[in-house]
Amino acid sequence: MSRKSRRDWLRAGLRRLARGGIDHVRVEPLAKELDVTKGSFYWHFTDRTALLDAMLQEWAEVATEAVIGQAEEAGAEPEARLRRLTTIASEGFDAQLELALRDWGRRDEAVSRTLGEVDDRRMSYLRKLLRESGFAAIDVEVRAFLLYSAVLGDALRPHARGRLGRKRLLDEAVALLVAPTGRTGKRKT
Amino acid sequence: MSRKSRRDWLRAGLRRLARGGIDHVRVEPLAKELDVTKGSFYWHFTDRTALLDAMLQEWAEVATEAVIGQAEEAGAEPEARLRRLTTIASEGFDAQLELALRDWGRRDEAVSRTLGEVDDRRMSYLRKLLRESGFAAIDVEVRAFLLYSAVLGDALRPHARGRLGRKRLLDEAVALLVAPTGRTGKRKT
DNA sequence: CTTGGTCAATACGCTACCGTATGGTCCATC
DNA sequence: GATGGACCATACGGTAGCGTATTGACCAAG
Repeated sequence: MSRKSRRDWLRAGLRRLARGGIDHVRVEPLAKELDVTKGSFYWHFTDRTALLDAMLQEWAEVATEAVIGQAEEAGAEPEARLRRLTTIASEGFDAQLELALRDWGRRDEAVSRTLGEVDDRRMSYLRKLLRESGFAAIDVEVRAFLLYSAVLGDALRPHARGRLGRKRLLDEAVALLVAPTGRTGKRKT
Repeated sequence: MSRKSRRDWLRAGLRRLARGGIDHVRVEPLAKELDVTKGSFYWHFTDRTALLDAMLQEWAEVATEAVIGQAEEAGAEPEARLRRLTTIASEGFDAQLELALRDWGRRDEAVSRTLGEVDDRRMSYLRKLLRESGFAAIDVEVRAFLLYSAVLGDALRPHARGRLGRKRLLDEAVALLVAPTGRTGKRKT
């Protein structure tokens, strides 16, 4: 077929990472998928490892800003931005890729580190929004953690069934965490 | 070395799954680890697939009761049982194994199904405890989801740094979800 | 002490990849 | 229209793992 750029290989690699995990990112199958031979690959990359490194870096650069940037579009109100998170979670970012990255990170310390950095930046942003919403110090920590966990937890349970739909459940969860005052949910006691 | 039982292979397989993911559960490396040859393996199992199936089933049987059973030990009070979850999360169950299972499930529909079943049983238990604590219907759903997500989210962020420690953060999160009334955390409006 | 059952070692062929080496094609430039 | 660089195909040797077939060690029962 046509010629492939370094970027083509990269995106194909990330696709495969999301689908099958890092162990399924192999050069020959990748080549077949792109309708070229590995001759092309080894011109663009020295190594399979080089591809993996590039993939990680590529993701790290995109991942942080993607989430934060989309939240900013929701308006200036921190509450609105926080609520926007549920939409982002279901569309704006590739949950499968996130999970695959995290699984990869369990085996590769370097991956784990950059993953931690991305998490930190995202969490910092969440904390900022929560502070602006008027939560006290400890609550900011806890709610940021819970918000982030909710988004990841949602992705981790594809077979979830319940009376609430997935989207709805996530919406309610965020609502609870962002504005608990006024809807405690207790009926007795 | 000495003879290996079917169970030995199984446990070694699960260990390897937790460490390196399902793609690292291979019979020859496994044999080396157990100080035997694959001759042994192919006596106990017909196939690599047979081992994987057995591993999944083994986990499914143990996993549900393990978590619930430990919660029961905390006493009859649903609140106490709920709070006990944080301890369970950090000790009582193998978080790495859980994550590896979930990653495996992203690629294998059968795995995904049993994973979903286990999740359902655990969530049902959480919902039951939350109902007993007096939460209304929707809140039960949402809080159960958030509790479960918190435990998983904790495992997903090994590099988490914050002023609160990991254990402490999880404690606070559970506290927030189990008894939000009386500690809303808002300081202004 | 022989026999049968249980479990393991060894050897074999096969497939899927990796990485290298070498040559080929296309295209711009002179 | 020759040349050089960018890009790709092909062929090769090497490793890791799968599954099978065969043989062997050990032990209990007869």
